[in-house]
Amino acid sequence: MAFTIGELGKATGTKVETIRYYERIGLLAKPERTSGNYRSYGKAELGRLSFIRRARDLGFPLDQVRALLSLSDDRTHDCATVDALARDHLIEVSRKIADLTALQRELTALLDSCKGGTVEECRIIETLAPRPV
Amino acid sequence: MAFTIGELGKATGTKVETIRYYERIGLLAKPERTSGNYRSYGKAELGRLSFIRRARDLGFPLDQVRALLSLSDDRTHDCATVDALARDHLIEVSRKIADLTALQRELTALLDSCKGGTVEECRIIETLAPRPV
DNA sequence: TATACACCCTGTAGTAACTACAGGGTCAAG
DNA sequence: CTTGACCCTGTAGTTACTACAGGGTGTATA
Repeated sequence: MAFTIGELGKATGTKVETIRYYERIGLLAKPERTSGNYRSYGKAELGRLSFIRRARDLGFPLDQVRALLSLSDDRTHDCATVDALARDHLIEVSRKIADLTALQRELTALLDSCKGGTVEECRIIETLAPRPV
Repeated sequence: MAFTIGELGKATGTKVETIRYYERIGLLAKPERTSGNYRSYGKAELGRLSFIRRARDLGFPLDQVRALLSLSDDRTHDCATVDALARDHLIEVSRKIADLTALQRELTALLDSCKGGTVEECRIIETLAPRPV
């Protein structure tokens, strides 16, 4: 029923330091302490931390996670705000994919141009330096 | 022939603070100074900074940029090291694209499941929280 | 009972790659 | 001679952790 910080970490795939960090920045409430001053967690904290980790895995930055958490606390709130957050995030992710794909193409072209030899003849270096002085 | 830091920044699309930062970490050499203690740059520095920016645009981290720079200085060096750096970076980029694409799929599914209404019925929040306590 | 060992505590500093001040100095134009 | 744009140094902030240092706690074993 009660976990130590290490057990909570194992259960959620979170490092102990990360949990303490989340507490420090107010993402997790300060938990109860044992007589020996150990943090003691229950099921509620397990749920909350799972939520945070899942949102992080989906790439939401911490401030958006914070927003999602406070939205999820108000069960009667309109769902549209949540939807908008997720939608913005999706746009962001799609933009990153497009950027990286362009990069991938450029790097592939760069590598294709390399026929070995010395740096002097190297097209990669040449491409990077517009005017090899 | 001689640029101020601001002119160099404009010419390479780099912020003044970033140039000073590159100097601080030793990526750019300490430049000459004018009588009024202003940094003074020439064509060589312009080339070097352009190289750095181009490599950064291609997503190379600074330590790899540093490696590329020192490789490009030794014109007789074997090109294979450069090739390997670029190849590793391409693998890295491809991995990121795969990760983000998986994420995109998950987010799209999440958004598709949202039919509006209140947070209580919201599938997005539900999906994030495995057990809504 | 002693002691080894895994785990916990706080607090601080480090990571990448900048960015943003604060509090000043320099230079060209009007 | 003053205004304004630019430059200087040095420090601290950003994101999301991660890694100590220097200690305390709890349990299993000799």
